[in-house]
Amino acid sequence: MDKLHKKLNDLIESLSIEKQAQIRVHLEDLVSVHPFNEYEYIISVLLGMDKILIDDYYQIRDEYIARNMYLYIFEISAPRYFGETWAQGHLKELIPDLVKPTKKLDNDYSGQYDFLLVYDKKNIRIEVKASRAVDLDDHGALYVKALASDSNKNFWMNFQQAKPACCDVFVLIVVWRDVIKYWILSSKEFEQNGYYSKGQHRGNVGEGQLHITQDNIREFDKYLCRSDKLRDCIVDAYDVAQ
DNA sequence: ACGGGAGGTACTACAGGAGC
DNA sequence: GCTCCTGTAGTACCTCCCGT
Repeated sequence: MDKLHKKLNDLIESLSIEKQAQIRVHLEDLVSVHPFNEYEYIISVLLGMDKILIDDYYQIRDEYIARNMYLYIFEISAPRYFGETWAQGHLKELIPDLVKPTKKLDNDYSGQYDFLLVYDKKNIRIEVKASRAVDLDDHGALYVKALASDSNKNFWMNFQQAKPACCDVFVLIVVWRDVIKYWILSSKEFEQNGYYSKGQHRGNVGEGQLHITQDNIREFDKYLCRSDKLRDCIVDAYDVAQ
């Protein structure tokens, strides 16, 4: 929102003093009800004053959408829907080979991991964890706190209730408002990571959380994987751990 | 069809350690 | 002793899914 806000503010400031005052007065008392809002108002006024043309409006709109391609993901308010339905569905679209485990495929299966990837007659057990980058110092709604990947604001991602003993490979999906990144770690790398803390839920043994902040996120660059190489990265992480 | 348990992430209280 | 910071251990909230 910051860039759009600045762009519109710059446009207002390039108007005559009288016109600027006119807009500011209205903005102070502006009453908004969805879908009408401050941004719709400013853009409409700028168009009406011939400060911008319709093509300028399209450009502003397109640039905003490109910067906020994944903002809708922050509007998912139910944690479970985000983690299970969205994240797993998203990964399945990227790797069609993934299969939902069943007792028939893995006799020991009882919901302890999310996907199986059958590779070279081996069953790779995959756990999917997802988190969204939000402003740690803001206490508003998720979609208001959503951060862009180039933001320098404080954030905290907590990959929780991870059970390294129950899977072979972790796929961590990290969502910013403009980009989605993927980290692939073997369960060993996950468990031995310095930021992994053991214990959660009444001392549930073997269950922990991984804390990622702006201070340590660069250390996970080595686990980054392109969206079209995820299958290969999973196989590599599995092989290395064997 | 429905109720309740399971399970996902978001969020927070609090303990303990470091620095002053 | 006080304050701040960090990590742990939960609770909150909500949806899915299984058993009846």
